[in-house]
Amino acid sequence: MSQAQPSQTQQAELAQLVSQGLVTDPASPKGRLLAASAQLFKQKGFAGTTVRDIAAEVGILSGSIFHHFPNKESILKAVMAEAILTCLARMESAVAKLETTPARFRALVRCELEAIHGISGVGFTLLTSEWRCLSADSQAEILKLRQRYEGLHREVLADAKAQGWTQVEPFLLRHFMRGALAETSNWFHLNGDLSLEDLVDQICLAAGMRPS
Amino acid sequence: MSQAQPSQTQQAELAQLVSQGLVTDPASPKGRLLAASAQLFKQKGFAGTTVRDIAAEVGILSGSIFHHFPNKESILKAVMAEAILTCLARMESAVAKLETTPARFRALVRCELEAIHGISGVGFTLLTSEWRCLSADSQAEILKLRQRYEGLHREVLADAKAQGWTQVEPFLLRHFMRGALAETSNWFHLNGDLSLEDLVDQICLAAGMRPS
Amino acid sequence: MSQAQPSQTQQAELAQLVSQGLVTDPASPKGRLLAASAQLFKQKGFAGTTVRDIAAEVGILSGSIFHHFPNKESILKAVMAEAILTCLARMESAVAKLETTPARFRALVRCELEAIHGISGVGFTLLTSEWRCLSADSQAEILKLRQRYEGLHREVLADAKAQGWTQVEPFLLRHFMRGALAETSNWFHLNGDLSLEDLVDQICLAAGMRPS
Amino acid sequence: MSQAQPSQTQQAELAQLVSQGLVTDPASPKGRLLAASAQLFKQKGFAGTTVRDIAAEVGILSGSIFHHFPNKESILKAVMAEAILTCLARMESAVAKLETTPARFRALVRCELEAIHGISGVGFTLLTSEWRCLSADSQAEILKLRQRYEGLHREVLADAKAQGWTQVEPFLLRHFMRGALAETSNWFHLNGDLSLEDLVDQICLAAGMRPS
DNA sequence: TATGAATGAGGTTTCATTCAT
DNA sequence: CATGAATGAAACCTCATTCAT
Repeated sequence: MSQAQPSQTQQAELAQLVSQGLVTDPASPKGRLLAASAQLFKQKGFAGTTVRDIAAEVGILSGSIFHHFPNKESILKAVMAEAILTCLARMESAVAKLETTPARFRALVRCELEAIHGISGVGFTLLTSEWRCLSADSQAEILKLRQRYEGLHREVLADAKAQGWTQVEPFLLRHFMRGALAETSNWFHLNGDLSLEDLVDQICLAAGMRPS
Repeated sequence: MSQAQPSQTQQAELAQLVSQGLVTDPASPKGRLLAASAQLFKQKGFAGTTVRDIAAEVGILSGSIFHHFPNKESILKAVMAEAILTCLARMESAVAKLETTPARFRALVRCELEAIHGISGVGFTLLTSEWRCLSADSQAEILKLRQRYEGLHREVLADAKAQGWTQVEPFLLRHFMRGALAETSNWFHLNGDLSLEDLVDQICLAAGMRPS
Repeated sequence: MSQAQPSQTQQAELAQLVSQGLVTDPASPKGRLLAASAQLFKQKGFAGTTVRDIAAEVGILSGSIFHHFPNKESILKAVMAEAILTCLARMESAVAKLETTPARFRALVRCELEAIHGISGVGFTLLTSEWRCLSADSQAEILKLRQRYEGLHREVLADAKAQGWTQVEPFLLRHFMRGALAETSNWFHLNGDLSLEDLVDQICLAAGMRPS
Repeated sequence: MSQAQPSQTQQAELAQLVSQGLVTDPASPKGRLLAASAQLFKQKGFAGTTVRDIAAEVGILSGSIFHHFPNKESILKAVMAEAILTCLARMESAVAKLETTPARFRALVRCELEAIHGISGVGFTLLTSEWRCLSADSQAEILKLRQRYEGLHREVLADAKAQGWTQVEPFLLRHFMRGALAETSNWFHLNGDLSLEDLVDQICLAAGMRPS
């Protein structure tokens, strides 16, 4: 279960998010609880994970969890929210630094893959796999964050279409990409034969979006 | 929840599978149980569906379920197995009838989308979404069926690469496609603005595999 | 599970009981059901044996059992009643043939051990081990049979005391003997190193009741 | 259901076992659970006792039982283990204090009868009556304890034979005694006409082991 | 803040029994 | 007589949650 180490840049970004109160300090009790929960939810599913499992993982007793979260579902919501916020911050800063559409596309793909594969938090995959475990209210809350995130993708894909990089409608292409990227969590492994960098290249290639 | 009506051809194919004992007659008690279970598992997840829910849906009492299946998990396994077998039969017959690689590719995409969107059974999406709810033994059993199914895809994609339709490695391309197709269950709706036929076209377009 | 074969005499006695309607013909469907039930009740206990177990053993389906018996408990009652009646008949005929008290005592011990160890029916042990599984009404019914049976023992033991074979009160001695004999079902095996005849001798020896 | 009060000596011995961690403090929640379970198992049998029965007896809800024991069977196992350990401790201390074989024999009989009749715990009878309700693994565990216990008996009986108190083989005599003693639970009652002390005398008399 | 015993609703599963065929 | 699908009550057990300490 070796997680790729976040780079210095990423740590700095994370520290900033923490200081803004958007993300919980991963060293705090609450932060360790979130990390452990995300890990377990990914392995066994939300419904398949008990609060006792989580408590055991973090070294406390199950009752103590409810000092940090009002109920189990709120843990999932927090994991999801932080996963989006972390990823979003990185995507926005990446897009801001780049100019060409293919480069931006590539950066977005990279950020999303990094999020999916657990660089700075493993919670991103849960957004799709455990979506239905959220109550309607929580879904609405998270959806707002997701929309900011999806908006960024759409903008870049719209540019791509306008500039002739693809013929597929942005909203369709985004759906295809989302599915293809999410699925990587089922077969791609960091530290495997294929590097993350290579994977990003192949995805850009398959999408017809290759930097000249 | 209006399901698209299976065409006459599809009904004939299904009847054949039933007569071969590969698939349960959907009119039989067991068949209705499977259909109801698949529906509920898709809506609320395997863990989120109780056997009482299933029994209520099919109009029997919860205890009666266990005349047909030894336990809840075996229902999921049966749903998955039948979903694969049904789809596989249709894919094999489609590929056998067609000659060119793009036409075959298109046929496979169409079959898989039909399976995902519940034409002749709703169970196909569960293969990914509820995979981890299967015990290790059941996973191994289903995996054997899945491999026959994935093999067919790989063959066609290998032809596509050899014939210059794509530059992406077949196994990668298949992963991307699987993800993109599976994700359609979250946003595409039969009877919506976009027809299934159009969706197939757009996917072929995005994959660079367009029949001349 | 080789059962000792009943001797010719025993078979004749059994046939007589059958013809009197006191015992079910072991070759009849009902008789095979009783034999199978007794076997299973002994192995797994009454509560631990399901009617499906019994049906499977006898090669029918569970529902069919209720053509022969109104409910599960009535099977146990029948097994017990027949076990007592069979044993009682043999004891009475043995006592009638013998004159001296030690010989009679020995015959009773022998009959009881034969009953316990499944010569002509395995049901005898159930009388103690599964007694509490009987409803109050059934217990009362069986108790009447048991009393005839216990009466025979007490008579002989009373003679033994009167004739100076033992100093222990008949009712106490009978309790001790019953326990010791019942316990043999947990350790003594026909066809083992110790023969049944030897076992009878040792018990008479331990009870101080040795024929000169 | 009036239980004989344990004497001061017995209470001291029990306290020692508790402090050694071999036996659960009968005043603790777990201890009360064990006592109630033993009582009910004896009355209605293991299979005939529900966890709700036990919970009701001790004044908690059924779910709460599973904080103390992982499942119902483990309660039975614990009851049995503690019954053996308690009895064993008393037997060992009694044998250590006495010198002659008949005196030792008498002490063992007394200890076993006290255990059977619920002085300091009612669980002893369950060892035989509910033995088969234990899983194979649990049986093996308990068997180890039982062997220490039976070993003590065999030693004393071997001395008895060597010293001419009896002609019966120790292993046979022990089987007879075990059965006779166990059976007392079906007919002998503390506070009845016959005192426990008298019962012990009669048993020694019947076994030919009477102190001069 | 942490503990751990207790809650209580609800889960899956078992099983004796019924009854139309 | 036998079948086998269905019943329905009740079994064991799980688990998120509470709360006195």
